[in-house]
Formats: sequence, structure tokens, C-alpha cells
Amino acid sequence: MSRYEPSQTETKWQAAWDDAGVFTARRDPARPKYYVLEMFPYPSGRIHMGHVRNYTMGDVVARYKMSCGFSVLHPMGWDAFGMPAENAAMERGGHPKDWTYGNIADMRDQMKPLGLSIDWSREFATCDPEYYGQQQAMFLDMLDAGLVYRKNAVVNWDPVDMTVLANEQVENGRGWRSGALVERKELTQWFFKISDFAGELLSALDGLKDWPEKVRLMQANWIGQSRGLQFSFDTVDAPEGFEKIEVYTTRPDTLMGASFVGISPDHPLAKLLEAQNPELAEFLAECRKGGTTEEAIETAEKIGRDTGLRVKHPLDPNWELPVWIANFILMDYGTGAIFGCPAHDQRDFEFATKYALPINPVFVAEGAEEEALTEAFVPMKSEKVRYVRGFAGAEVQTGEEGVATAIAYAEDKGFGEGVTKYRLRDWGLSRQRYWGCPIPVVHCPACGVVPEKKENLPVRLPDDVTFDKPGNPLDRHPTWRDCSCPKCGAAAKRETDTMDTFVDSSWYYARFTAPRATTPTVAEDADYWMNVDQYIGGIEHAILHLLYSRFFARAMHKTGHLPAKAVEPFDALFTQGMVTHEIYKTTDEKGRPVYHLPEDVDREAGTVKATGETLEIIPSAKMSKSKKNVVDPMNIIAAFGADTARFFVMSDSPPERDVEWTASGAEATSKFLGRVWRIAHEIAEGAGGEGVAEDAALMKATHKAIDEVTRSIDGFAFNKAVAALYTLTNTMQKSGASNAVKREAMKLMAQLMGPMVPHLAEDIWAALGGDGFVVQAPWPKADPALLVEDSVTLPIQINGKRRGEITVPKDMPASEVEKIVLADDAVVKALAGGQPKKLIVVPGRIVNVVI
RNA sequence: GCGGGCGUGGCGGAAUGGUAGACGCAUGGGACUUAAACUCCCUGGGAGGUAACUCCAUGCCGGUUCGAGUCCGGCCGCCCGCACCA
Repeated sequence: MSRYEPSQTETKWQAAWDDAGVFTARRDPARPKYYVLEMFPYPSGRIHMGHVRNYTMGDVVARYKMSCGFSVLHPMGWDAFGMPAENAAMERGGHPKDWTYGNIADMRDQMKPLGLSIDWSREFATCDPEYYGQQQAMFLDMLDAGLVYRKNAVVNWDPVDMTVLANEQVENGRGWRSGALVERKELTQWFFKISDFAGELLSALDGLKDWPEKVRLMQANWIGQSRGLQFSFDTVDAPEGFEKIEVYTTRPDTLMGASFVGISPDHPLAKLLEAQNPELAEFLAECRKGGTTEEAIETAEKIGRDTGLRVKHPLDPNWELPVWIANFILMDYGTGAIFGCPAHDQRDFEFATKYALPINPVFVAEGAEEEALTEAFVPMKSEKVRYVRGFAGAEVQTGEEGVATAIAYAEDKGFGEGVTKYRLRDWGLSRQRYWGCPIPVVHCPACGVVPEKKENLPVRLPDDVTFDKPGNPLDRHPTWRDCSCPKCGAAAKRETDTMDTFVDSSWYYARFTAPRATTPTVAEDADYWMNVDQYIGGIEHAILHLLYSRFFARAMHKTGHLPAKAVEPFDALFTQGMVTHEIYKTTDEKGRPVYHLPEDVDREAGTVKATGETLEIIPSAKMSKSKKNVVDPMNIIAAFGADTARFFVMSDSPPERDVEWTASGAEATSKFLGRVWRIAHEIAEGAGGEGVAEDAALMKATHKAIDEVTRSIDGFAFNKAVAALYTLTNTMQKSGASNAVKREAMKLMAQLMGPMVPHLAEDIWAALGGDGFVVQAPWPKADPALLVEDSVTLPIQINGKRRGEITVPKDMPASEVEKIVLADDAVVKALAGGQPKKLIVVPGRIVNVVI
């Protein structure tokens, strides 16, 4: 008998599916629809194992749902704008467009051999003018609806290259190319008003029942709702316009522990003082060093300066507090000003200690006495404490009660107001870069900022640009900027900022429902296909991409581009883990690390093949090119076929966890698939025994597998589905069942394997005389009668330790079980004539005798 | 620094609060073969014991429970995110 030949079989079935148009999505009102979407890839040029895993998971779901009778939409596209294309143009010359479309062609060629059930007729790239032009149209609608505005915001500024840097281009506070110390600089930029939706984006999380709890938690914390007090300190002899400093606090109950007022380096008052005071100006310049990330700001050394200004305490006009500028206070959060209570905030405590500011406890633990603190006392808000410097409410109350009574007190006395605030900031979408969607507005000397006319869309990126110097090529293009004002017709200048690529990925799921339409969406298509029933992607997108998409769907609904039901675009979310691999490292003579590709090392000997150097083997880490711990899926497909690659990434690791790629694992998978093929062909050639009991046993095992595989796919536990298929294969191989029953069992198994190894499954299905494509055959149903077991084995525990077992009829009453247990040798021996203290019988599960 | 998650044999992992280690890999032994490859069978956490069996074991420490890998508290380590990487 011949062997299984994936290279021939796989191309054969892919061509057959194509010819039959099996994966073309059709709006079919007669059938329920199912929209499965994996996060679309960035066209880096090569697919990696993470892609294979991501798209195989989606494919398993898509094919399974197809078999279950759904009209399935399973599209693919490219998140094609972004920095790497510009970097490539800078490093190697060429145009970002050519680089990007070339990469897309390469990656498509690599993905097609995987045999994914994708409707390629819907493919698009976000850098297609047909796509970004529709995005510009929606931007104008959103501008019109008041969802977009301009304000100042800080960027990473490289003072040598005179250019804006992305956060990832800042390394240890320095620009990656120039090495210059990065500064924070303000620019006028475009923003989406996502903060208007903060409350709704938060409360709607409760409705996302099929999202991972951890993602909902992360988003909730990111939105960061807080209840607090907003009030003003009256200043003493302050500059005009700063008679008051407005602060926001979530702990108004600690007001009597205030020892200073802190303002952000970006606070208007700080800017005013900067102009008058060279010493403060120097300090503020110091504060502005470093990148803009919250991480950089939070981990930087906490520094401050006394402005010399004083404010009056709202509860005691004779009590004056100093006003400090502190680098850890964010202008974007609250009012950009706080009062510091060192006794009950660790950061304030460290600040106060450093600058010798007073530390006065407001409350102490219930039953404790006031004493000098060596660190901030920060009990849970739900814990009861005794207020020694309280001003509202009972002496002993919880922090929560303290906050509530303090707000009520402030409102009653009229010096403050209880407010709800969010940590979520508006979404800055301006990028000072070329390779993105142009923001379709015009700056007119007479009319100001004017939206481009819709009939002039798309505002296309010019092709004649160079990347020989840093900065935005649109900015220095000789003619592209020049235009006439859409309103008055006078000479005007185009906006040269482009959009954040998160905008592109915030609505692509909607575009897939009508990818060629001349409007952003088409009502009937959006209505039929939305929402995405199952969205699959990496956990690294838990916050930004998913939150922006949730906002954008709402904004699209407000501007008439999506139905109301689609404001939460993703019904179910699954976040998959990474594909990892060991890292092979040696060190060069200068002590620098040198990494080696898996194929260049002898894993057994622990050496580099070429040189014989001893390797340091670093356990599983995310595959990355720089660490060279990458396995190219194309090599695996060439060696073993796509089914092996697909089955391997579904095996072993639960999908939400990282999976370790091992060469031996891939080989074992390939052997297994070969074994299944062989068994199938033996059956096709008439193999089989004639035992009646074996027939029944095999059908029972097969239906158990149907049940397990079905439940596993439904529950995204593909590794368990794989395990069930291994078990069934072992049973089938050993079974002495008749050929007819074996044939039936193997056909059912081909159906169960189909979503994971579609080519092999089609081949087996055809060999055993199945009708049509296995992918279109109705999904088998487990016969409940074949799933029940008549008897059950119960372990007997004595004091929680397993000491024996009994086998009893499944539905034996507990009282009967007790009798058998008490007569059991191990139990009799342990009791030594005495009585058990307690006898626990968990029906069908376990028995525990407590002595 | 802040937010979230994870941690089980040599390895990947399984286990509605109920027999820890399903299924697989690697290892060791055997069959087939002139030999090898392929394939098939057996073995398979650690320690002790001829054996029946006993003890230890789910990152560490403590708690709840008849019973904890699972729940709670505290630590340690790793991973993801932190708003201009995508």
C-alpha cells in the first residue's frame, strides 16, 4: 500500500474547494449566519507559527460551523499601514507601497497552502485607496457629529533629528537613530472623543458574556472610573487668573492630612511661572526629559520644586499649604493638580520624606493609637479605621464611608462637588508620518480648519516621496500640500498628519461585510453579517485595539454606518497564546550575545553545528527574529504538509496558553496522520473482524469521541479534541469490529478531524465513499444512548486519602453504596471495629470515610 | 511603578472542590528485519520494599474544607499591556 503524500493531496483538495466555491460567503436569509474573524495580520513579509495557530483556530471554528449548517463568513485582509514600511524605505530605499504590496503577495502565497476556508474574494488591504477613502468619509461624518476635535498633546521629540518618535523608537530615553535625549513636546493634534463614551464602554462590558473575564477586567481598569471630590484651593498672592487651583481627589476624607498641593509640569500655572522664573524653567526642562509613556513617567525618579506660592486650606483659612510642581502628576488625569496626603499615599509619602514636608495621619487602624509612620498607611477602602483628623462622619468608619461623608460635607458647605471621573483619555489619532490614511482636512488662512468635500475623496497619498531624511515626507513635498479651500476657494494647505493605524483596524470587520462598496458599509450586508460571532486574536490587543473598535462601532452607529445591534461588534472573543521556542545563544569574544537558528544547532549535543561551540539554551520564549528562535511554517509545510502544521498547533497546549514548538512534536504529528491514513485505507480495502461485541464497543467509542470533539470545539479546547481523536484512533486500530462498522466509524472520524486536518479528512472521506465534500457533510450527532455507562468505579478515601475502590451500578442509592463501603476490606481494617465519624458519598464520584 | 495573567513528571499538557499526571513526546526494553528505516507491543513522577504496599509530590509559606492543582491570604518567578509597535 502506498503512503500518505501531503504535497499532492493538499493541492488537489485546495483546487477542488476553489472550483466548487465552497468558501464563498453568501447572504442567505434562509440560513443562520456565522461570522468568524481572526485579527488580520500586519504584512511583514513572512508568516510565522503564531499566524498558523491563529488562523487554524479560526478555520476550525469556520469549518465546524459550516458543517453545522451556518452560512459562514470567514474573510482575510491586511493591516497594511504603519511604520515598518517607512523604515524599510529608509533602510533599503524603495517605496513603502511597493514594499507593502510585495509583502502582501508573499504572505498570501504562504497562507494559501494552509488550506484555510477563507473567502479570498473579500480580501483588502487598509492601504488600498478604496478602503482609506471610505475611512476618510467616516472621519468627516464623525467630525460633523462632534466626535473629533483638535487640542494640544505631547509627543516624543528628537531634538537632533527634529522629528516625532514613536514610543518604541525611544530606547532608555534616547532616540533610536540619533541617540539624542528625547524631550516631551506639545503639538496640536486630532482627537476622537472616546472619553464621552467612557461610562458606556464600561457598563457595556457586563453584556460581553463571551469575552474572557480578564479582558473585561483589564478594560474596566483601563477606563478607570472613580468617584471623588473636585474643589478649589484659594491661592495667596498668585498671578492673575490663578486665584484658584482646582484639584480632584478620590480621598477627600484625608483632606486634613494634606501637606502640599502638587501641580503637573504641564499645568497652565507651571507654564506661566516658567516664563517668569529661570530656575523653575530649568526644573521644568528637566521634567520634560524622557519619553511620554506612562511607564517612563511612573518609574522616573520623583522630583519636585516649591513654587513659592501658597494656598489656603478649605477647612481652615489660617492654614497655608505650599504649591509644588511634581513630575509624577499627569495633566491628562483629573485637573492636573492634586493635594498630597503623605500619610495615606505611598508616592506622596516618599515625596514628603524627600522634601521634608509634614506627614500627618488622618486615620489609624481601628483600636490603634496615632504614631509616627515609616511608610504610608493604606488599608483597603472597605476596612474600618478610626479617624483622628476626620471632619465628617463617624470617628470609626470605613474609608468608603469616609469618602462619601466628606463629599456630602463639601457639597453642603459649598466648597466642592462630588464628581465621577475616568482615567480613559481621548484617542489621539494624528501621526506625523507618511504611510497612513491622510486626515482629509484643509487649513485655510481665512476659514481655518475646513473639511475636504466628500466628492474629492479619497485624499490620496502622493507616490513621489523620498525617505532620505527624517520627518514626514508629506510635510516637505513640493506640491501635495497645495490645494484650494473647499469653502472659499482661496489657496490653502492640506493637513499633513495621517491617522493612527488603530483607526484602520477599528472598522475592518465591518468593511468585510461589503468590501467593494462605494460607501463605508451597506446596510443590508452589515445587518445580515454583523456582529462578528467569534473574534480570535492575541491577548496583547486586550485593551487598545478592542477598546478602540468598541468605540468606533458606536461612532459608526451615530453617523449611520452601522446598525444599533453592532455597537458591540464582537459577540465572542478568544485570546490565544503565543508560539514559543527555545533560544540558542552563544557569546562572542566581546561578551555580546549571538543567537542561532534551530536548524543550525545540534540540540542533543548542545552545540552549534558549524563551530562546535557550546550553547546556552534559554527555555521557551516568544518567537522573535532578533532572538532567531523562529520556525518558518513554510519549512514545516514543505517537510510534512499543512495538515501536520495545523494539527500540531492545535495539539497539547490549550489555545489560550503559549505553545512550545518542538521539532520532535511536529514529526510525531506527521506520523500520527500517516497512521490514520493507513488505517483508513486498510478499511477501504476490506479490513475488519466479525465480533458483534466489538461492533458495539467501537460504535460506543466513536460516539464518545463525537461527544468529546464537539464539546471541545464548542469550548475552544482544541487540544482536548486532539486527545479524543488519538484515543479513538488507538481504539479503532485494535478493534476487531466488522468492516461495515469500521467503515462507519472511520467516516465519522474523518468528519471529526475535518476542521483540523481538512485535506486528510477529504481524502479519507472520498476513499470510504463519502458523498460530496466532508466539509459540507452535516456534523455528526452523538447518540446519547451510546454515551451512558451502566456501572461506575468509585474511589474510597479514608480521611481524604485513596485507599481502595468499588464498582457499583451507576444509579445505586447512597444508602446501598454505604453498606458496600463499610464492608470493604480496607475500611474494615481502618475502622478496627470502631464507627466512622462521618461517611460522605458523592453519587457517581467518590466516597470518603472519616475516622 | 501601575493593571492583568500564568506556574502540575525529563518535556507539552489533563483533571464540574472528589482516584493528580488523560492524550502525546522523549527514554528504556522487546518483536519484525541479514541490517537499518518504517511499523507494532510493553514500560514510564520520586524514594523505600522480593512483593502486597507505604511515604513524598501540582513554584514557596499559611488558611478554609470530610477532601485543595482547583477556593482565600502573603511571598517568589515568568509573561502580556501601559495610550505613537502592530
